[in-house]
Amino acid sequence: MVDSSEDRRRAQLIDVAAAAGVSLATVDRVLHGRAGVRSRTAEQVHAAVRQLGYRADPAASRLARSRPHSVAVVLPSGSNSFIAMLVEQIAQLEPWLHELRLNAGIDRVDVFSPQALAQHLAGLRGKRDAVIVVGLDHPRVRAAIDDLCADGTTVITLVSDVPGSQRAHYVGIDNVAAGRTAGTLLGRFVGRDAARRKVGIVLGSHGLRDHAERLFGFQQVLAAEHAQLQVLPPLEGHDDSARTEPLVAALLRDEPGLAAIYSIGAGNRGIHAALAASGRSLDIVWVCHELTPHARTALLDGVADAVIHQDAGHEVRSAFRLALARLNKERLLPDQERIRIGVYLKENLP
Amino acid sequence: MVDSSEDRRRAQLIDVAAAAGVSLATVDRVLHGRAGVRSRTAEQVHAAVRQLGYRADPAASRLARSRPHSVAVVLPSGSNSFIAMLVEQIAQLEPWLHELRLNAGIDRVDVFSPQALAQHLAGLRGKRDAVIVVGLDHPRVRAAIDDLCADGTTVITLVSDVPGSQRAHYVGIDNVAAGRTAGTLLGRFVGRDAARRKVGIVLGSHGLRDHAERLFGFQQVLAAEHAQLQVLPPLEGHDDSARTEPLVAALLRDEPGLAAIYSIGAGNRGIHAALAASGRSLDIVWVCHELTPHARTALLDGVADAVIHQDAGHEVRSAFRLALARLNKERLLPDQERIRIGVYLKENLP
DNA sequence: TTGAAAGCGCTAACAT
DNA sequence: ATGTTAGCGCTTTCAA
Repeated sequence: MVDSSEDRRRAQLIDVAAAAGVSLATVDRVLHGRAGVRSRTAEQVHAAVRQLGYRADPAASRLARSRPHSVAVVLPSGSNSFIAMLVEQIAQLEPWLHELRLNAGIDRVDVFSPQALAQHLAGLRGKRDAVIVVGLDHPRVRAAIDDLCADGTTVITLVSDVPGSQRAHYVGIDNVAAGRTAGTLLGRFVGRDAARRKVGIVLGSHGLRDHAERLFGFQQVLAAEHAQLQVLPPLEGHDDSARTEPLVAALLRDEPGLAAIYSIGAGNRGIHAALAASGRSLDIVWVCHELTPHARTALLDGVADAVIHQDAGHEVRSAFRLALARLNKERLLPDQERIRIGVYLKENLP
Repeated sequence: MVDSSEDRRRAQLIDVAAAAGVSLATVDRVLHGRAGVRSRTAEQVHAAVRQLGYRADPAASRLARSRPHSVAVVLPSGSNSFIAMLVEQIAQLEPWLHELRLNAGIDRVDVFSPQALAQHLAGLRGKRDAVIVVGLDHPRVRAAIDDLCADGTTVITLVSDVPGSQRAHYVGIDNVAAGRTAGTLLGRFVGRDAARRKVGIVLGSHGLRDHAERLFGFQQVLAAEHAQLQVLPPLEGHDDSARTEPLVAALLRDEPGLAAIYSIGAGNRGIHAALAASGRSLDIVWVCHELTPHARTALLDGVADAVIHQDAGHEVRSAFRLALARLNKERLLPDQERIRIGVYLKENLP
């Protein structure tokens, strides 16, 4: 190595202090944005930090930190399998979070009430260092998030974004692209068979942003690349198997030439049941979302043909890492935080 | 909380020392397997560790460790795009590895010579704490790995395993399942079109274990579920575009009714060129492996229909985490280390 | 064979 | 407004 910077010792706090002509404590104050430092002094410190390329050693700062950071995870109440997977994953993270000096608590709030969610978020003001929340695209929720941010709380939306809000990050998939992926798979799996050309769609609600986006992407692809298929008007199953099953049963009854079903939200158990009852489960192409235990069974049985997935474990770990990076100015590996749109067939189940 | 264990302070080294009636240094010796401790004393320490459920705080031990662990990554030489992705990802990890007190060096060795690889591994004996190696399934290589393991070096195979060796972990995908996935996608994309039923296969070499496994899985699925398709004898392109292109050009010339191509290894640039030259690129279903820049272009152009992928970044991070966990007895999140078989279409490109 | 004690690079309480 | 200093929970040298 010719470049001597290769082995030059990384700058430490003490180097910054020396360069700025102040003590450790002052540097610490500046770095943590604590009050009681003349702005001119702060300037000098910042200059030294920049000049030396200083970054705190996470091992040292974690060891020295007395109180862990506290983060709230706000999840929809209800018994949705995917939410259950999130809860399960967070539980598994406990020892890891402890090592990172993070304290996580899970709150459950009614999803279908923007008001309840906004209220809950308002109650978190000043109580937590970071809030990870499954969003709901509604003005009240957006305002509540912005209040938290203004307060200095790091807010991260998970799985479902609140666009236009001040949240630091959105951790989740691009739902338009997910819908397009579903459309391509479904269209190609059905093929050019001229006899059967209708496609049914089931979603939770048009009001849910992620569902609407998936629908949009799906329709886009079908129109552009699979014009042989006719998309029927979407059915609203409210993410509930009991409500979804009769809808799909009726669909199967009324459309003897149905070629495929795309289910955008939850309630797949109901669809599975209706398909099984119809005796046509192996003839109809079915694409759904989220690799829940039920979806896995449906794939293995050949009833479902493909599952579009987002990795709940990856998402929660990523959300916590992003929170940590922001709270402690720690480094991130951007490649590690990219949430992928997973495609699962029977053959590549994890 | 009724359970008082919820907030009981985690055991620390000092607690273990007290429980075992020895000093910190002795506990440390036992935990790190250093010599100079009576076996009876060691027993007492182990008992105390078990009884208290002690685990070292990684932040503290990283901070205190004077010398970083040293790990060698042994990669095939040559200009394969996927290997280039591995190198690139390792380079990006540098600051992260530094924080974890890991020192990584990359060695390049000729892949097609088991002897060279075995020799290189032999030269690493006693020099590194861990070795991450893209394997080659050969007795000499296996023996070299076993020697390293016997020496106390942590060996991890990456991307291509050496089964039967003593390596601590294999980080990579299940290639039989990957081949099955390719088979299912290809078969369903081709559909039941009776006019075109032949499928061409290109692999690097029958001697490469991962290629052979993919081929096996692919043929399994085609035979079982797509009997309408006739699989032609595999062509050996030696993972080289220049050698692959004429083979595929000849295939296209000789088989006017070719329905699809499955390329198992590298050399996709050659296949792309041959397909483009034939003017049939949009009619022929093409499934390949590894989302390299070329494969991405091919997907976007509609020439490739699906890419089966393994995430190089995920794999190298995982390999380092596994090494670290073993060297420092650190905790793992098993879900995080599961390498998935990725499926990419034009629509869900990352 | 064992123990005492000095760090590692930060944070934060306590002084000034 | 700024500085001094005692830890944090380990590792590792040096002494006994």
